[in-house]
Amino acid sequence: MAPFDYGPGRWKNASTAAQTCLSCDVRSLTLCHGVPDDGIRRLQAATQAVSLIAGQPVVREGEPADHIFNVTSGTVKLYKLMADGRRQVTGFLQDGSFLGLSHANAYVYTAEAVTQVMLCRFQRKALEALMDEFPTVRKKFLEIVMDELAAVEDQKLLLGRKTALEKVASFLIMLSDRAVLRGHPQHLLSVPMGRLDIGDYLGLTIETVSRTLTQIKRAGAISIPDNSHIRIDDRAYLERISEGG
Amino acid sequence: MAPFDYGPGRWKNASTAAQTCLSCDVRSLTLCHGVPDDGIRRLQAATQAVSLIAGQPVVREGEPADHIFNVTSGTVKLYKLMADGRRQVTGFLQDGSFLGLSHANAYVYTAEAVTQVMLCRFQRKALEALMDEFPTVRKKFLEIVMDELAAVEDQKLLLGRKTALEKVASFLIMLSDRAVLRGHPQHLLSVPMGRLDIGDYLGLTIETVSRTLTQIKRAGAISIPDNSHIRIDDRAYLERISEGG
DNA sequence: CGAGCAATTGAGCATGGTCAACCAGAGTGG
DNA sequence: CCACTCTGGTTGACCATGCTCAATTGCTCG
Repeated sequence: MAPFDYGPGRWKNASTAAQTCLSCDVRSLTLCHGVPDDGIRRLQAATQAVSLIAGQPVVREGEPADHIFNVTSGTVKLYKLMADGRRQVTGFLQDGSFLGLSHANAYVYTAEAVTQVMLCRFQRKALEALMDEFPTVRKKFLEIVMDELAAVEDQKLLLGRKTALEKVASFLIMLSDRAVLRGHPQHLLSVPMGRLDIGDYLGLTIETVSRTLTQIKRAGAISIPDNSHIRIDDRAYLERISEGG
Repeated sequence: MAPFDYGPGRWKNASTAAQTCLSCDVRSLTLCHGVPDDGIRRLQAATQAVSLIAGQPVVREGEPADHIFNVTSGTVKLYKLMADGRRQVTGFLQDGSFLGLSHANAYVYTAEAVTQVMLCRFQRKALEALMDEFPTVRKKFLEIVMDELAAVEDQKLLLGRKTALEKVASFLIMLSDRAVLRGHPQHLLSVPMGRLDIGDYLGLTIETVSRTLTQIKRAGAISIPDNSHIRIDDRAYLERISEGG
């Protein structure tokens, strides 16, 4: 898959729901490692492929949490709203991430497509049945959720204690790490989300994000070819300031 | 158990490790619901009771995560440090909460006793073996971790988007909700942690916490009999401002 | 009664927010 | 084809929330 290609052309090869779900991460994530074909087939019967364009909601906070999603491609943002409109973006998900994992009966955040997005939608009951039948599936989920819980500690530190400069630098490092994880180049970042989303993720305003990016640019650590791409020219510098150096 | 009694007298009845672990939450949390006595016995062989006085560390960030703890009584704080000493307290745990749950090999936070604390210390390997043998244990853990992950979303909103006043009000409401959960009165709060810990939990300074508390006191919503107790006189007011009303 | 520590209060300041103007690129219609 | 508009981003001036530094209070424990 070519990097930075979130356009509509991406979907030419996606055809029927059944086909898509076979290629989704049920298998590739080793989620179903050791599950016999029979179990997979039953899960697939309770699974649909969902394709959304940018801006469309996946789930809404407070809705009954009847489905669990796996992002197959594209970027999804999660957020919570306050009554007066203040917003906290609590995460950006890319391919391989699950959303809607919950023990409670309602979703705790709204999820919305940032780019065109492809998702696998599992019926929660079916997934739970699969977990009951094949313990290795639940084991995998526990690992996933624990990893997420560990990652969240860093985000709390960022939100509670870092300066605007440190926040933005940390964000860029995170994007870079994720790009590497996906086999993309470390220094040329796709930034599909807008400045508003970035601000609401970092607990900053749009203006501060913009100012801070130009500050980092002027320091020579990044260049900004266009609004949705950032090139990292001095990663060490970003790493240093991201941890308060 | 009487509320607000975190003093040394609390421990007169705690004697040997074996006895304590029998009474710890392995059973009462229905963690081991359906596990035969044999399994329980094996887990207990890999379990110790730990008693700590205020200020002592439970685990340190970065240490190999060989143990998982269950808080039996007292309050534990979790925190992360930055190189220059800035600190984010990421949580306060009370009885029933687990700490050290991790899929990674190292603890992601430092845990420290806020009051005198009693813990059950499980060997992680033993607990994992138990989970492998009795799937209901893993199921319970998955539920616990998912609930925690849901709760964390609110904390991110608090840290990223709430004002000092809203943060402190939210904190008081949280303490109140926890008190109720433990069967304590809703309006008389035990506040075992100091202002510094509260500040580092809310992403504020000690001075702002203090000022904000007196502000709320002057508004007539709370009274502060002493530094470690707060009486809520107008819960509705606190709830209103905690969500930005 | 005095030492030590945590919390409170005050005065001034800085980081980041607010409000407003400006700019650049994409899409639309005359 | 070019002006017009719409949207998202940047920049600037000013302001406010919460931080820093410092003095003071109050409690606990010798």
